[in-house]
Amino acid sequence: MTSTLGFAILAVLARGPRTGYDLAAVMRRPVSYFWTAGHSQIHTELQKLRAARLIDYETEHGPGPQDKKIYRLTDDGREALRDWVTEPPRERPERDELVLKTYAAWLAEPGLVRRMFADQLARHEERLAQYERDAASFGSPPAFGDPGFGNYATLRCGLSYERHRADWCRWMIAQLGDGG
Amino acid sequence: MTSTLGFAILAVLARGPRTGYDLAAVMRRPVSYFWTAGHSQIHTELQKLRAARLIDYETEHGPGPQDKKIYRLTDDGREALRDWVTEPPRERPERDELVLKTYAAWLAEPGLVRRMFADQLARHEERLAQYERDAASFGSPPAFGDPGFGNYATLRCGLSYERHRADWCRWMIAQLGDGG
DNA sequence: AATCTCATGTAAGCTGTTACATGATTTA
DNA sequence: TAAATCATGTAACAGCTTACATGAGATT
Repeated sequence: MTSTLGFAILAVLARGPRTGYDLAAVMRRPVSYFWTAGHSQIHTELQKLRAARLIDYETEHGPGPQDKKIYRLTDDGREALRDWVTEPPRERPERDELVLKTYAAWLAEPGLVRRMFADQLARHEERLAQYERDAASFGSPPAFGDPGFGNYATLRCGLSYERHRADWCRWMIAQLGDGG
Repeated sequence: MTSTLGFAILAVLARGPRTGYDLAAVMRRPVSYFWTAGHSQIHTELQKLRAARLIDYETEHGPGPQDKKIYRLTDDGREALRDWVTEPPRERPERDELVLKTYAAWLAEPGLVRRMFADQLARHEERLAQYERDAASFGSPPAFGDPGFGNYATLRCGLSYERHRADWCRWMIAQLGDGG
């Protein structure tokens, strides 16, 4: 059974062939704003995907000790990806350390809690600014059927998420007053 | 080093002593709306927390083959929890299968994608309704310093999150039109 | 000469899920 | 008497992170 990571890789390869190194570079920052993977994870998964005949590769020489492998989707891979896309996602429980800390925040000094939230807020505002720059680089929204639709729709989710997060941080900071 | 799960358990025990079974019942549905754990995870973690002297227990007899153990925070445990609360959360990458699917949705039939999102929307609306009932059960917002503040603040986050999610689902459905 | 980028992989460890295993007391 | 609840644990596996390991070619 192909893992979600496997489908994440297939989703990237569906847009064009890449080396493992290249995939790792792309997936270091979240693909679709909500999925990351490290290079070691990717190389082992590529071997599994190949064993399942969902991808294949061509070799080119250099640089480095091993040959360079350029991976691409097989027809089976494309079909598997298309089928997976519309299957309901298996819901794994949300885990959020900041919210958990908030649950126990009543034990701590308000000033320290406020500082932590101010810090988090800054991060969210930074990401939001980045996402807004990303959004500005889209002219008109891409149509469904265009790969760009995926980028656009996931960016929208990222924007909405960061706004929700930033709003909540601001609310928390307001609750904590200006003492401390 | 105590894991986040460990602190999640400490956060629950900070509100009163409990058995492992009892903890498992509480943590089956997300504590703070954003942290769950299964009973097998909890029992092994309780042993680690005890070895680190962050909790201790009293035994009572029955029911079952082993004695019942009632766990509670030690002073060290309370201190460790208080310190942890205001440390910046280590950011683990967001992973969201639905958003990843969206990234590859351009390959699939719009009608099937729309059905999936309608399904997800229904789940979010259900949770939202539940959270709103939870919110109604609070009279006036608890003050910081009261354990109830943790419940209230995390519920606020849950509400905001579900609204963001539901909004995005609705936007996606609108993008997909009403064709089949 | 040193460092950075490209390029591949393996291994150890931690976290979390699912399944296995036992058994007394209470309720239907 | 059958099933649900209370109560404890272990084991196997899957997924992710971090560290280990190598080395050519290009740049500074």
